[in-house]
Amino acid sequence: MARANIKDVASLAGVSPGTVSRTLNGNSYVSKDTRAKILAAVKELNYQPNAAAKTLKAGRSHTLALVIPSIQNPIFPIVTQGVEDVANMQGYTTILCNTNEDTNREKQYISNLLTRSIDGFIFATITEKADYIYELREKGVPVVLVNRRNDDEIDAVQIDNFQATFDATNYLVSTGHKTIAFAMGHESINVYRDRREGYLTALKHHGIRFHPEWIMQETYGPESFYSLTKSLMASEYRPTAILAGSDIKAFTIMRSLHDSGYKIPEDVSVIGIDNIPLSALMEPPLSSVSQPLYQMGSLAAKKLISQIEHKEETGQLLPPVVDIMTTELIIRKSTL
Amino acid sequence: MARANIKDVASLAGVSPGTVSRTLNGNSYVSKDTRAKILAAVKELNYQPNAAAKTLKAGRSHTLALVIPSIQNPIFPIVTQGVEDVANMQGYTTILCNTNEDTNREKQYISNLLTRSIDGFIFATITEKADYIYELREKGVPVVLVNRRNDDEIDAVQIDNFQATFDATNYLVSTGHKTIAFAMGHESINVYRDRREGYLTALKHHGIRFHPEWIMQETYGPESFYSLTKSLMASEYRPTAILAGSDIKAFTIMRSLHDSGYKIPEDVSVIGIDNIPLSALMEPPLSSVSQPLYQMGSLAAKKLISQIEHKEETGQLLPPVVDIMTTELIIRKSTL
DNA sequence: CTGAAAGCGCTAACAG
DNA sequence: CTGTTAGCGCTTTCAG
Repeated sequence: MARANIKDVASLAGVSPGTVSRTLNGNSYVSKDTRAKILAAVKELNYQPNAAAKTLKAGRSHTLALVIPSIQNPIFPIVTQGVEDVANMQGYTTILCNTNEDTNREKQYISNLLTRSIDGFIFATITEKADYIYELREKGVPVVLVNRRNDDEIDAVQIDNFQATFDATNYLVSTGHKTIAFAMGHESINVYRDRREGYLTALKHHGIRFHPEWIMQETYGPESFYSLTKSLMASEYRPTAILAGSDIKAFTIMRSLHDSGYKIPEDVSVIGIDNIPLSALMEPPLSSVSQPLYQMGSLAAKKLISQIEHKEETGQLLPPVVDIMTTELIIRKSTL
Repeated sequence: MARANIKDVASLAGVSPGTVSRTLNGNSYVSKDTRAKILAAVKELNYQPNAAAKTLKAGRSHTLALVIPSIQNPIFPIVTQGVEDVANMQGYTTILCNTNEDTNREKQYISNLLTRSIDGFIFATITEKADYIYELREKGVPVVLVNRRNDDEIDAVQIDNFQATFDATNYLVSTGHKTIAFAMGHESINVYRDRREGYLTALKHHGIRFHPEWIMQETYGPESFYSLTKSLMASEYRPTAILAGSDIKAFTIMRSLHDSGYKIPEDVSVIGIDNIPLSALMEPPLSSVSQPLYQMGSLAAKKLISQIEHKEETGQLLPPVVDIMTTELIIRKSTL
């Protein structure tokens, strides 16, 4: 038996399709009687409006896109959950898009999604120089960025990445460390550049002479830190503490340290950034700068939906605002 | 500037919309000349067909739904990636649905998605007695199950959960263990019941007298194993090995063991199931029964798309087939 | 307060 | 080989 449509409801209730539409969407008055008849018919036929027809008519789909580099990076499921929870609550469906940091894939997604009358985008990816994102906003498409550099021309929610590593480095220094390495992600990602800057500045601040060898530069992925750590520890620049650009990097670094026979934190302290739940399960439990990932996701979704609905009403986007969320240094057992 | 539609293309190319549709969908012959003109116009206007209109007309959306309990459980991002990769490759978009094991939420998703002319569903959730899923299939909606009990009436891809724990337990016995505990997930989830059965059967097989105290029963989530482990280890039933129903459970168990001062594997061996990438980073690296999660996702997507396209052509679904993927026992350092 | 009719963008059937 | 037309299901004027 095929799905009932608005005509079926109308004829069962003995009214016209227009009236059914009006009662269901409630922007206009309908008499108590007909209203009741229609509701009964809706119930009887288990009628649910066809989304494609609505979308076609309205030019919007009550769907939003969340674009992330990889769902396999454990920070994104948390952000995703935040986005989804508020989206669902507000009657929106979320489409998840993995780009693997590939700009072309990202562009493809955008154009495909536009085709689907998507209502707006949240970009949690980190590539830069994405003119096409600015163009999107200029074309009037609601867009929110999560932890992505922007020049205040687009809504965004971020943490202060500089401050995060600045704090962590200060802590390390305050506990007596004078040789501190940093595990750096891809140079092309501004989040990591900011984090490096915070680290460097804190060092300078304390008059610690920086050695370029202290920076471990990721090459093919987080696993690259396994051998990077081994080499660094075997070199004359062996540090007494390592600040990792993310928790995942810290995990690999700890693995490498263990395998080389170093004790954490006695021989070397390790500290991460993100504070994903797994960090507390590591041995030793990882100290980390916490990022409110779930809240970042939910705030991003709220902002996006506000934009969407404001645009719906006024045809205009609201002026962009950038929200900076606070981080917190969580000290566990991996630091001395 | 609004998005170009098929009429714009038609008038720019000096032909009718029907002809444009035909060239673009290629089910009918079009002369070289007009074809070229149309393609040029498409390019010039950067025309992309409106998905909602197509969906409305065709009754299908080239979209599939992946229903999972929680994206925060690290096994699902991997399955998801598998699904997405093949879906994208074949021109389908994936909608991710988190149910938190909540049957009502699952039903809501289904009815909402049906409204959107979804082409098919992959259920990677584990609740049972889901008559509504069988009904879906009976109504002719393509459905594939991942690691979910079914009576061969629905396509599925699974591992042999019994065999997984049977093998792991045998291994433990073969290395000299005689007291082996099992960390059990929710009773309501057949995957865990099967795993428990494998464990129990292996024990019996070796003539080991089972103590009910050996079963640690999860209550409020994986974290419940923290205190469960503490109590068990403090009791007279302290085991020399613990088989965890999943890697995540194993992580919490290891944490608890460390905190109580036990050495792994010297004092107690631990073994997980899933073999997620993080397992290799644990200290000590976790031995685990590997599950081909990515492949399970990609196979599920392939099966679903076959069903969708077969239905498209013939109006019928293919007879269901259940695929059992193989597992492998990966021995690392958490077992002795 | 309600019905009729037009149209969102596309495809498929029917002519020609 | 190509144009015309109808209609997918819904909303929204416009009448009344």
